[in-house]
Amino acid sequence: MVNEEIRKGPWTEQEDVQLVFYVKLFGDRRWDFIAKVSGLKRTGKSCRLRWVNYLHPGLKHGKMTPHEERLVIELQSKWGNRWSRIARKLPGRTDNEIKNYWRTHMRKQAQDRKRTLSPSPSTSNSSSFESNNPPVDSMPFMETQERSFYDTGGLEMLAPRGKNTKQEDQKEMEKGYSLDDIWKEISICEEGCNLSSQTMTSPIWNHFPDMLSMMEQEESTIFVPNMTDQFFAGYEQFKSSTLTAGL
DNA sequence: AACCTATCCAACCGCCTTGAT
DNA sequence: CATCAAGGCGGTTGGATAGGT
Repeated sequence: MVNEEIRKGPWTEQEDVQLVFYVKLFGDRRWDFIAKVSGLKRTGKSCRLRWVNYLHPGLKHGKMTPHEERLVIELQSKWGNRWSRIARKLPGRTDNEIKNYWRTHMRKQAQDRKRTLSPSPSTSNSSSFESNNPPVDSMPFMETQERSFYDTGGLEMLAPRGKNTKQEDQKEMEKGYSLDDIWKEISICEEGCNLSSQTMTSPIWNHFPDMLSMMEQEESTIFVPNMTDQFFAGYEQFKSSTLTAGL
């Protein structure tokens, strides 16, 4: 393999936009492929991580609600550090986020509690929660499927799943130019590119049935849709318009 | 105002699992 | 069945920032 310089470190806004575009185009499964065709000098792994932890449209950003905090505590005591599993029970939260939260908040609290209470080795650190709260599995908003919420429907995603986190996007507006804006840009691009707005659940192959076989043949001679230029034109246009509008 | 410490969180690393060949 | 590549996951790190002295 030709090991061209692989970019590391923080993602730029343009990289984000690029990644979102290509994930929307190809689904969120073939990360190595996306890394290649997008022209991002990132590994597939890195792309996936960025998508899953930051760019996914269903993500909540911001403080955990008390309810979520309680869940994290309860589930952690129940399952241990199975962060991805715990994350599936908190729609809009990622394993990374929960993991970070646990580390900073809960361990400290646990330590404090240990210090203040006399240590009693037979009691678990979560007994109070378990006695005061209903079992996690009976929580009303629980996801029942074990599929992670941030699956967006790559080629393998056959049935559309209900998105229940859309309402969270409003919060993003407070943060200036952010994920939500990126998603708007995608929509703009789609209009310009005649892509359906449901590309995420109905992959690009519906619109370009020949593309898949084309790609199978030409994975080495990477197919890069020239709509990227158009996309970035729309992106720049949108960005300047939102900035002048005082967003 | 300057420095120090604590906290937050994005990103990377390495191991394990899974699926394709 | 064995091998390999890619994806998934948990642990860890390091930079940015907020808060305290």
